[in-house]
This record gives sequence, structure tokens and C-alpha cells, in this order.
Amino acid sequence: MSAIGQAISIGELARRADCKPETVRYYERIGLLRDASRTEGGQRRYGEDAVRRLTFIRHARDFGFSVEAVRELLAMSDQPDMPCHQVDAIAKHHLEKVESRLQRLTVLREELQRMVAQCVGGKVGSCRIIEVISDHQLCISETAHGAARDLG
Amino acid sequence: MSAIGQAISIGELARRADCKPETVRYYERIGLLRDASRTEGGQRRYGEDAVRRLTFIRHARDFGFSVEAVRELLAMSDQPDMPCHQVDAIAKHHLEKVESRLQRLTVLREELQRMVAQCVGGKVGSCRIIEVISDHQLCISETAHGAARDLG
DNA sequence: CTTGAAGCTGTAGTTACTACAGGATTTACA
DNA sequence: TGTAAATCCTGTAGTAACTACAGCTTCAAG
Repeated sequence: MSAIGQAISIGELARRADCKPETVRYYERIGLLRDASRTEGGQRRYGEDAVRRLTFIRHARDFGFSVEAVRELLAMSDQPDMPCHQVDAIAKHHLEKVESRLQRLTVLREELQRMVAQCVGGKVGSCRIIEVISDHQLCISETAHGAARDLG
Repeated sequence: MSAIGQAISIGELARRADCKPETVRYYERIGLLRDASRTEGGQRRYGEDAVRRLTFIRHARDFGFSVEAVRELLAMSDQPDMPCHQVDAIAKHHLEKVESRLQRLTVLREELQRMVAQCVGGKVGSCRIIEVISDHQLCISETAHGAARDLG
């Protein structure tokens, strides 16, 4: 609660949350982090609360939450008396996306494994890899479609 | 082989390869598709070869190959007499990326499942989801780190 | 021959950062 | 106290792979 100890520079903050100063400034610009207090010379100084907040952001991003989702999560965690079904809903929605992504990636892996296995090192003209990409009919499953996209 | 029948409009081409006209123009701009022939009025007209090429591109993208990888694959498939170990190398490299991505996504899914299971619908203040995101120590595995990033 | 759909170019927006350039400040050490 | 290296500042532009206009032209059907 005390306001002393705003002694952390942007570089140190970034190091502690495993990101770069540019990223910190970016988060400030888009409003995920509050404007930091400044030294007389104009450099940012932070406290432990900023470390926690930034760490939260970075972890949420690691989990694959979009910045907008993180913004919602932050807004909610700033109000601890709120019922948490919204948090739950965001996590569930995210889980669903992860699951479908997993499913499609699994098919993709099989397809690639098959491609690589069938390529016996001849000429491109008879290359199974090119062939499979050219003609999706040769795929194991239609599910492979869109495997690596929409990763919001 | 014949050059007759350049009767496909950009909209039709896009529809046939399951993308949008904007995407076709984009691929032309970045050189994945050759410049199309034009009507007197300046509209693009395509033949079946363009359908095949665009379909190839879209499938390769679906498989998660980057545009630059697609460019290489196209260059190779344009030279059928080339030995195909380069194609093989690209596919293998891609397979490796897909596999590590899968591994990390699997961990992420477990983490999210655990989060959702532990959220019993109380107040945000005691929400396990927020807690887990805040404190990565609570994670099952360190591997969860970076789960949804670097999907080039 | 008109009308509505589709096409054209060029530019700007998207996401989540990252990378400068060109200068100011801080800090460590002599 | 002086100075030099490290760090910081702002602002802008770049990245990937499209997507979305605005404002205008062309095409195709009836």
C-alpha cells in the first residue's frame, strides 16, 4: 500500500517478467499497464505491483490468451468482489479453441509424417509431398483444412 | 498446353480455391501468382493452370507452411527434374515445428482444463484461473511456457 | 440500354510486438 | 568530480499474411 520503493527501471522490470523494454512501453501505450511514474529526467520507474501485473500479462499471453482477453481478465482481477463466471467463460472459450487447434494439428502431423515417409528422394516430378499439397483429395482427412490458421 | 479458355474471373478463381479476390491480388503482388492476362477493360482473366497453382498455395498454407516456404515449394515444383531432397527438407523442418507446437499445446490444454475444473464459480478474489495465470509456479509443467507463440 | 454485381487501384488497418534513429539520462568507476 | 558506457527516451516504421475500405470502372443479364 505504501508508495515508496518505485525503484525498478524499465529494463529491470522487463527482465523480471521475461520480456523487453519495448514490450513494456507497448503495453503502456495500449493501456494494459498504467502510466509509470517518472524520474526528474523522464525515465520510468516501477514498483513491485507493476512486476506482478506484467508477469500476469506475460503468463496469460503464454497461455495463448489474446491481448483483448488479457485486458478483460485484468479488468476482472482488478475487482475481486465480482463473481468469476466471466473469467470461467473466457477460459472455457479459450480451452475450446485450443482443443480444436490440437485436433487439427494432430491431423496435420500425420499428413506431414506420411509426406516425409513417402518421399524416397527421387525427382520433384514424382514427389509425393508436392503431390499431396497439390491435390487435397490425397489427404487422410478433410479436418486437416485450416490447421495452422486462426490462432487469435 | 493450349492458351485458349482464359475465361475465369478473379471472383470465380477465388471461389474455386476457397479464398477471396483480395487474397488473389495479394498473391499476385508478392509474386506467388504470375500477373494475369487482362480483358480490354482491365479485368483479370485466368485459366485452369491458375486454379491449380492457387489451390496448391492455399493447401500449403493450410498445412501451415509460411508464404516463403510456399514460394520455395513453388519454385521447386516448377522444375520437375530437380531432385526432391529440398522439398523433403522443408517438409521435415515443418514437421518438427508442428510436433513441438503440438507438445506445448497439449500441456496448455491440460493447464486450461485444470483451471476450468477448479473454478467453482465464487468471487474473482478466490478464482483459481486468475491465480494460476498470476503465479506460474502453480503450473503443472514449465513446458507450458510459450505455448501459443512462434507459429511462423 | 440500363442496372446491379463484380472488378479495379491504392491505401490503411489488423495483431502483437520488434527494431531502429537520434538524442537524453543515469550510473559506475577513476 | 569527470567521463564514458549502459540504459533510457520518443517517434516512426517494419513484420506476417492478409483484410477492408473508398471511389471509380467494367461486365453481364434482362
